[in-house]
Amino acid sequence: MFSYGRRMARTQGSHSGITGPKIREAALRLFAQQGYAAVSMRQIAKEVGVQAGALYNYTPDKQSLLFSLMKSHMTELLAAWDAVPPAAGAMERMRAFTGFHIRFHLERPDAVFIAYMELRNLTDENFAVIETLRRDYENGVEGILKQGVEQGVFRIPDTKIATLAVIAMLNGVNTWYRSEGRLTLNEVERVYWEMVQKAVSA
Amino acid sequence: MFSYGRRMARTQGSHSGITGPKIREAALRLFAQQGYAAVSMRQIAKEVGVQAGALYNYTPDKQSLLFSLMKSHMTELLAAWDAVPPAAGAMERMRAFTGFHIRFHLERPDAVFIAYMELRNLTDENFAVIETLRRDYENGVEGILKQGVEQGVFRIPDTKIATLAVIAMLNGVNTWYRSEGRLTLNEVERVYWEMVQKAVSA
DNA sequence: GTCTATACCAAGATAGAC
DNA sequence: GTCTATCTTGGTATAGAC
Repeated sequence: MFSYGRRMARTQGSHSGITGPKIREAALRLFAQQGYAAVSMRQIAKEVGVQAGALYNYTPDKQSLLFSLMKSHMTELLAAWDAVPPAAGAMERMRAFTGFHIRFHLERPDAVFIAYMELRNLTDENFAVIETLRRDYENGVEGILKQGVEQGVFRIPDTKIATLAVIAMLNGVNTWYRSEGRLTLNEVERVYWEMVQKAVSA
Repeated sequence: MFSYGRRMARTQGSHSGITGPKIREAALRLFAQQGYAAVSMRQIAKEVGVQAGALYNYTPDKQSLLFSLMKSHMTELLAAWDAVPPAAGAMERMRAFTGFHIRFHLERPDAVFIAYMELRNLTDENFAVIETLRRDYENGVEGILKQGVEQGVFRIPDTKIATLAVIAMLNGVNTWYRSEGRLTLNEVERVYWEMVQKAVSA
């Protein structure tokens, strides 16, 4: 039996250079499907095609991986909303928000699911960071509602509650929408905007 | 050193006769706080004040415990809504539903949290049972909306979506309401009813 | 009905070779 | 950068004594 030396039967990993992103993708999907606590590092490694030990070249521990995924999601959300050109009136701004929120969240159901479901699995320190980002987003929405009340186009007894109510309602889309389903994305947007608009209007 | 015999230093358990309910209460609280997968049988036992092995006198396994808690919650929800005297008109029925849903859910935040968050930790068989119960509840709400559309008091492009949107909005109350907070339960009910009413009205 | 003890397995994380 | 091997801890569930 001869040998090609160390080049043969190479089991030392692919060194592909994209292991980092692949780990994040696999973790995102698995955490969303089964929950953070139910997913093992070995399972993530298997999905990526490496051994469990190799994961620790990319994350110091499992908690940091979860936190990083959640933080990325929240900062992307804020950046994307910031990038939407602001309309003048509150009504039009609210309409833009409704459409933006639905589309952004439907495009990344796994990240959204994790961002809401795994808050309790964050350390206190990490939780505080995510909470601040979430609050920033909510404050942006409340600003629109307040503007609308001042302009007299909205009638809202409590803008903070209305903010949370609208966001909760829109988040519900992710639980039932399927792209092959009965309604197109535009129709979904229209139906929800009608409800939101009526709910907040004067 | 003398001894009182086997009556002394009794470590053989309390035999209190209420261990069963205590296990369910502890499991409900812990599952809600930390998630089903993150809670161990040892932890539940510790809360109850027994050893882990003793739990298996009350449940065949951890999965059955989760399922039993979720099923109890859903059947209680359906029974409680059935017990509400039905009003004549759709508008009044919807108002009764809004108040009922908010109050029922605020009274059992842990059970509600579990019912929504732990669906993915049920076996396929158990999941199907819970889903059917949830569907029954939703169909009751959709019935009201359909009646309102027929009577001309509601204008709703899609009663199924509106049902899910209303429920999602109302469920949001559980994420922020605190009894010591700024608003009384009656005020919360009023604020949400105003939004729901406007959202579905013609 | 509960205890103690344990079988059995899988988890997160690390060490050192390559 | 990844592998293999392993340390340590803690999980579910069961057996048999009391």
